Amino acid sequence: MVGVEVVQGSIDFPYVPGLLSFRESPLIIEACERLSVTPDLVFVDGQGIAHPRRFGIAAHLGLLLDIPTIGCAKSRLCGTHRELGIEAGCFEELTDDNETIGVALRTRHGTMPVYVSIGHKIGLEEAIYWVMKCCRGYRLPEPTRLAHQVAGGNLNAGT
DNA sequence: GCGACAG
DNA sequence: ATCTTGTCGC
Repeated sequence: MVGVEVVQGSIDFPYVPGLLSFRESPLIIEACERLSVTPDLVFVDGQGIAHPRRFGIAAHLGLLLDIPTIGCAKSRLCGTHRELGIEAGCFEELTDDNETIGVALRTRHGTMPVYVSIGHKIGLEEAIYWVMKCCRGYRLPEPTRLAHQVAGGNLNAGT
């Protein structure tokens, strides 16, 4: 990895399904502003437009930062989809109110799918491509995995 | 009125 | 999200 920035701060907004951005965006934006290298693409642990009002945290952050973002959530917020194949790479459209809002994507054989939706300045096909490309045998994309570990203090900003 | 509900 | 060891599978 080329860089890591961790910020600390108090959270004032509660977790409310559909309003995750109000809770997590402030600190995330702070961390992004401290990055010495501007990301070409950001993987957000949450929904992009696969949101009741089509504006999940990934879409919100992408717009504010004016950077391409992908929403790659570990579970579904809204929408429905058919059952998907068990092999890595299989996916099904995530639909809500008769419109495609993303996909349920099996990133690894036999594991629960992730929910991919466009955030900002990227198409769904391309988003799926980059998520699969960055998973490297794991269920979640590497940027998300590393962020989780660093934030949890299980990895140093250099390893 | 009864579930569902990103992290 | 968080609590949390061992255990099942490649």
